Amino acid sequence: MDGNTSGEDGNDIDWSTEDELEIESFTLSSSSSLTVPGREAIVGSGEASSSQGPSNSKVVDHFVGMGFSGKMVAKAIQEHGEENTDSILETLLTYSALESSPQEQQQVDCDDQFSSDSKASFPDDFSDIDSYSDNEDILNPTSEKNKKLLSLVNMGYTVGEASIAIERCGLDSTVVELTDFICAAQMARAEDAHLPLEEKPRLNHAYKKRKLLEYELLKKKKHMRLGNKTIDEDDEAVHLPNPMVGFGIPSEPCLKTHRNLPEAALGPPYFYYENVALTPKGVWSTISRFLYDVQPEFVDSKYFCAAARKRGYVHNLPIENRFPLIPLPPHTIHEAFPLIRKWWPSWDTRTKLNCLLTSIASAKSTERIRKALEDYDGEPPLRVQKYVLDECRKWNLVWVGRNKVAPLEPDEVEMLLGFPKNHTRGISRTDRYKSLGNSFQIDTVAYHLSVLKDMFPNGINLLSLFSGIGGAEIALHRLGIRLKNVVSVEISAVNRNVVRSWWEQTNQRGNLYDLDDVQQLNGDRLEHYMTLFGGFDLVVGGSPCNNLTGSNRLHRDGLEGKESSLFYHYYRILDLVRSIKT
DNA sequence: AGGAGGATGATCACAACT
DNA sequence: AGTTGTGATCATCCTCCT
Repeated sequence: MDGNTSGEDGNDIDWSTEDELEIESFTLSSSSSLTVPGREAIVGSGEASSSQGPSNSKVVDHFVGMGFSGKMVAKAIQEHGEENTDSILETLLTYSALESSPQEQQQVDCDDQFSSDSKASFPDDFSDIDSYSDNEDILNPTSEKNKKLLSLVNMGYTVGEASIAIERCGLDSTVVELTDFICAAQMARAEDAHLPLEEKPRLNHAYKKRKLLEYELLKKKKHMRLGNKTIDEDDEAVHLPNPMVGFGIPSEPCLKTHRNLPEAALGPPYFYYENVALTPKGVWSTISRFLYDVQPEFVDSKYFCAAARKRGYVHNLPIENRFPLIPLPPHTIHEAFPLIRKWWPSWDTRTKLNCLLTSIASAKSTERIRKALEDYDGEPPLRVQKYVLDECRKWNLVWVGRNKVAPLEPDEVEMLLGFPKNHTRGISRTDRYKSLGNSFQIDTVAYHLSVLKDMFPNGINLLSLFSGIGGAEIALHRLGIRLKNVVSVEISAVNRNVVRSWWEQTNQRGNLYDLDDVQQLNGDRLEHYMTLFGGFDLVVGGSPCNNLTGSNRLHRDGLEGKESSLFYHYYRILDLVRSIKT
């Protein structure tokens, strides 16, 4: 309500200040100078560095372009000869590892960038950058780290990029994960490079990038625990609505009937992006900024079914004349599971389940609950009630016998989420919980997508990224919207099989193309599909939330986390689809 | 090899309180 | 205005077992 006008002014307070420009240049220069000694050669643009090369040899240019200093390249070529590029590379990597003293290098960077500012009071150890402590790793050119570096460089990335990626993603990450990380960073940079050329009526890319970097820096600051003074709160924190009903729910459809979308966001093609609502700070404002500044619609699926599911949806769909799927699903626990009423104690006042997660309670924890309860004949003391209720809420337990609680069965989860019964049958129990926990709530998504039915009476062409077990496809199918052509991208073969099997069971007449990796979906392939059937009408995607959710104890790294950074591929692909004319 | 089971806090917003 | 408490959360990693 109050957000649609005031949110804008709140945003553009300080992003053009010198602080931010410094932040930007800090991040960029540190990223390219971490492992490259000849700093002055690469601080400038790529053209500048290559023009400084000592010779006009192609090989020299090639390596200088990667970020090595001309002097080093010349020396390496002298050692190995121009044709032996692999050895040259190996040598260059070794040189840069040996010569650079990362601690000092960073010190210099920090001093450079922050000295004239009040923020110079920040300590000089940016702790998440300086994990260079394993000296063997650096000194040994055949170490795991250098092997990864080498393969990344061979793929065409600069040493600086590769090195940062390994730092940030960890040495254990696969090359695919590393390239993914680099790709996201490259996109942010590429946007700036293209800015003056493209006069598209779009958002300001440099602005977006700065915001992204600012968000990263904020995370670092938080890590450092400065103690005396709390960091300035960012005014741009996305405010979650209470009640969380988005632009309206079936029972209260008239809360809001119209919204003004930014011009750059107008469809077609339409897009629909989903992720968890409760993320670390700054994530949703970043997502929104990338997706054409569209305000997210935060909805809790407890208004659609018997389980909560707080999610944010960024989409450019109309919001008038939505309608829900019929029949309406059960809205309370008792409606959903009539048989458990018999065992449900009066002091358990839950009417809705909490969010359905990807794993379930252990048998031991339900056993502990049984033990705690069986000492009492009637109502247990408040202390015990609280313990039991806390556990039940935490693990979504339901009463299945006297003093006995149990987690939901997979088919019960399917029902709550709006999937056909036994949709995921045939895969392992663990996988069923995992896939279901990661998927859409069908009734919620269908309500939002329902406006497409009248707009596309002959059906739609759908691009579904991070499809999972096909939530979007099923929502559209249940709405009676024909699926003409579906390009579905999902990394998990198990999930792809679930979708393929559903596709066949429901006698779909259209075509399903399933791909496994969003990172391989490039402009050429997209263009191929789009010319094949004339463009996409809708691009749906719910990118991984692994690094955003509070359930993740170990790697809640925000949008730059290993999996969650795949969001940038949603943006990349969506932007491609919107720019390719068919 | 692969599945099942179990143990493992942290972050954030909001409410309630001093 | 600052502090404390409370509730909620599309998870990961290790070990054991078949």
